[in-house]
Amino acid sequence: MDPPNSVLSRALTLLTAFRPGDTELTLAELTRRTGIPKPTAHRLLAELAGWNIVERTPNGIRLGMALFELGQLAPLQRGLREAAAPFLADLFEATHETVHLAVPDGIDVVYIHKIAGRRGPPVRSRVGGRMPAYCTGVGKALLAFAPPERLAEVVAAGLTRRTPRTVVAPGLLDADLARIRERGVAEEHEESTVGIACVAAPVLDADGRAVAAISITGWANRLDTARLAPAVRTAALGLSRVLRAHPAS
Amino acid sequence: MDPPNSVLSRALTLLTAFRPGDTELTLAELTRRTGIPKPTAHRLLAELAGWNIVERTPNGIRLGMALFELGQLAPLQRGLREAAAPFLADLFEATHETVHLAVPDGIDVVYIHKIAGRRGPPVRSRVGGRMPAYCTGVGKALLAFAPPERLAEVVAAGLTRRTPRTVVAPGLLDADLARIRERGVAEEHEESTVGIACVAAPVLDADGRAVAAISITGWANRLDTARLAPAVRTAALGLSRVLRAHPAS
DNA sequence: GCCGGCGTTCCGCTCAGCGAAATGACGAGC
DNA sequence: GCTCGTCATTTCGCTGAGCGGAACGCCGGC
Repeated sequence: MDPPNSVLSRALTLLTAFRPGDTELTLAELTRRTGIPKPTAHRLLAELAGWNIVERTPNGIRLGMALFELGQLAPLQRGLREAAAPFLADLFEATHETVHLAVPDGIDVVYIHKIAGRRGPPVRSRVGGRMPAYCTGVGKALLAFAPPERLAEVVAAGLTRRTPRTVVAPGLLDADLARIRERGVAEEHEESTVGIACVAAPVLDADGRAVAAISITGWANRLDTARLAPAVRTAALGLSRVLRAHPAS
Repeated sequence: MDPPNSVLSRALTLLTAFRPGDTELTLAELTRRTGIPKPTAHRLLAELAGWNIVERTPNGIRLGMALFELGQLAPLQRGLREAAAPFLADLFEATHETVHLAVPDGIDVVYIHKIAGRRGPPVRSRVGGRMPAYCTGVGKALLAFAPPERLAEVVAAGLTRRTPRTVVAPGLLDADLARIRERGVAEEHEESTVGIACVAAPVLDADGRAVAAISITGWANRLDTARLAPAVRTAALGLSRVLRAHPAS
């Protein structure tokens, strides 16, 4: 995280030093994590604070509002999310379960929208957060309709066992994906987290590639995946159609 | 947008040159907007692209996924949004109208969550977007429970007429805010956009300051604000209580 | 009182960053 | 066909923005 010592990469190293759990970090902690000398970090942060990219608090530094606002302008996420919002809302209303929208990125999926009610289990997913593709409903839905290189990358990166039910054999994953291609729906039963299951469907662009996926998540022992599959698939097809009409940005 | 010619401020100038409508910009367009010489912009963007802060597309540059992910780590927004999600979901389920969560920033409000169904009017608000405080439901709810300096700033910045019903007289705004303080609920009837109304309630921290506001938005001629007011207020009170228990970050 | 860690400031060296100018690639107009 | 205009990209020698070791003042714990 240090080779290129340009101003920019240092500033970005500072920003990415913030991890999901951190609310605020001290200057000293930041210099420790990044290896950037204290005066340098201090100067860079002062400039970032001037833009509200970070904010100075009585006892530390935290990521600022301007960063949040900028991030929301990312066009892919924005266009998709706005188009998807009504479909996700419908799905939530119909099922009262936690609903997700995710996009692929490398071997992971990144969540870009989530509607979580009070009824469902505490899901660890987070808007802007990542999960491996091979062991999540949205991930498998995306993999099944992605160019084959993507799957190769995922397998090459290794399938690590996260729960007793995680699929770690590439052959089994292949079979699962083939089945998903047939049905148009992916299921996941405690493959990423014990006690949680989900049903997901891919959102396809005009060329048949998966650009996103929608899922419903709930308690593994209560979620009736067979009953919910058509709902998720319908929502995904509806969103696909809207995106085809107003080409996604 | 040019005075300090540091690397950092130039990079940020480039990023902030993207406006909500832009999906992607060409290098030439960026140099035009920012006044940054082409080779310089080219170099900076190349480095930003290496971090996925921006992405290179066949014919331009767009804001990238890493920026989105980083923005989601901003702790204030994150903590609030996660705590608020179930309350907003409840509200949406109960009313089927568009639901917002917003925080104050200077004389504006910034939306940090939105659940929009299919029934409501097309609302121009956007997660990460801004609206003036004085003419929106959430804005008035926040102003009513903000330190008085905030109101002074807002008035000093000027109340511009956005629709025939916008309140532009500081005296009337004062009266409105006093009434909001009494009721604990703010209403807005076509003050920011013709045809749209909303009901909002503030989320207060332990010290009685408004840290956020929740609103329900719908068609001005159909939204029964009297009926919805208790619902919004209840949700806001519930969220306030949760935040007091798990102090907001 | 002493010590360790914190944030902040100073200041002279130096190399990262700069940008005018040149290059190549593409498409529209004639 | 050639000629522009506009685009992105590369080069390269100059220089001042950025650097960071060192020193500072402050605080809380032992």
